Amino acid sequence: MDDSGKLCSNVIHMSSDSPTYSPLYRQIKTLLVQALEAGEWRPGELIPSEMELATRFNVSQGTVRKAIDELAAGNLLLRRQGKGTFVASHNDPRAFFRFLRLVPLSGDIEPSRSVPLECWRAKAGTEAARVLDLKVGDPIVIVRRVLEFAGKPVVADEIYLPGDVFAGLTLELMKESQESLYTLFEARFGVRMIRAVERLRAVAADRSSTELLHVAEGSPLLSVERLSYTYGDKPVEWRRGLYLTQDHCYLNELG
Amino acid sequence: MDDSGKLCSNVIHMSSDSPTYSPLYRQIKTLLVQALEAGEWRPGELIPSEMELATRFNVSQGTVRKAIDELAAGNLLLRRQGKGTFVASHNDPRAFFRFLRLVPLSGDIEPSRSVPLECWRAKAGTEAARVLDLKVGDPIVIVRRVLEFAGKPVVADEIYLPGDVFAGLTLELMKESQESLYTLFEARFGVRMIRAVERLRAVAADRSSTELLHVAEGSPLLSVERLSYTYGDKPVEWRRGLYLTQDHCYLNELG
DNA sequence: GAGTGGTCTAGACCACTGC
DNA sequence: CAGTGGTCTAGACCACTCG
Repeated sequence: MDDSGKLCSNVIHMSSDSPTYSPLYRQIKTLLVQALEAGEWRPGELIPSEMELATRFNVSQGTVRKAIDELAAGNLLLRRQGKGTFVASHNDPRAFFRFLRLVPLSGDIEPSRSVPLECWRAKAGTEAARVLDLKVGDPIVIVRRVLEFAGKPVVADEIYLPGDVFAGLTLELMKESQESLYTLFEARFGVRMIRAVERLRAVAADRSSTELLHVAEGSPLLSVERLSYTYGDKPVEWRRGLYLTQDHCYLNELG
Repeated sequence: MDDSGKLCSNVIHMSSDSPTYSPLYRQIKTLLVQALEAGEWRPGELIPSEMELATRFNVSQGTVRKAIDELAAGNLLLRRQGKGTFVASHNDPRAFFRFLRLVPLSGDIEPSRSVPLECWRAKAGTEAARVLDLKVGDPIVIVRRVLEFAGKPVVADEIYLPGDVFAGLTLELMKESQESLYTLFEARFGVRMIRAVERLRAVAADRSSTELLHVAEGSPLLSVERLSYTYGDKPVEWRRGLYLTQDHCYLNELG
């Protein structure tokens, strides 16, 4: 029992009838999430082995294992046999299509390209404040960009971000980086998107989208409103995308 | 080692270097799925306890537990502490919204009602045969129905089913049953939908949908094409729905 | 109280990776 | 070869449900 630095093991072996009972492995899970949140290990990095964590938290390896199992199931961690357990990253190709469900109607994978158009600062209105859990008037960043597939514009996005977290975000930064937006966010701002909720509707194309997507006014477009969360279920991105579903569709697996 | 009736334990404790190596708990999992497929336990029923299955398969309780864990994660089984493990059923309210992602834009849960319109038999064309894994000319059943929320039509569905499996399906049967279609399917035809893949697009309303959904021709509608699978990844339902997203939206969680 | 699933442990061995 | 995660076991005890 050393508690040598870092997060010490405030783990409790409780027995029954406590109103706040939580199994050991869940406490370990919480401690691990806190460590991730605190940046003890960055995305892509290797975390300590199960045995090391077991001694650190003063539990058996099996208990650590169960905690890691759940985190891996939630895509927070990534296990690789023989190598170790890593912090999940949007850089990983396996994680890329988790948040972009658009696929060509017929045919194979197409190269995609993000084209940033604008990036400016503003103050949060009532709606932005509500969904991003800010106060009205708090600084926000607004980004507009287009996503191209095979050279053709398919998605027009408008993205709202909390200004304090993304203080240094500029149009140039997005233009320079060839990676996905989420990769940029996690590499430059330490913000990793964990999960998101999307609301889909069919809408008619308005003026601005007709120009960006080269379609007639009134054409049906798929409106995708997304709220993304980072560690601790904190909302950190609100975006609205208009998807042209002439040659693509939104693919969804119901499990 | 008794092998008393039913599926006997052809489980192999393999050691390394076999080209077809599969861990014990996966073999157990396969055996359990086969038992489900064979109808040894029907939806909603209690399956034997972990200890019973362990002796039956000649493995430890922990190994059975891991197999059941995965089946429960895949929504094939449902664990209930203190009671036992049950075969998942679409009758369970917890499973109801797994396949219907439509929610009111603002406001609370609305009562929904399925209104069957037509039900007729036909021969599979090339497309129906392809997606349902049938031969061209095989019998199929086609159903048209409308889904109402709060008394207003919101979804117009066209459903294609393999004719041999759903031989006794009639319009009257659907009108009589107050349950969901999938509940009817599993109760009357022993077909349980396990998972599905949906393809979403925005389209313009055509003549027939304008009548059913009371919208102007050309209005944007959400087209949802769904292919549903039962045990063994066998496709057993193809449906195309047109969703009116004036007051509702399709909700999707990205994990 | 008996029976179920849920947690936790300790130890053995296997499969994979990289030095 | 050593170190990692992955599997399997056996046993103890806890939490929940029901008769």
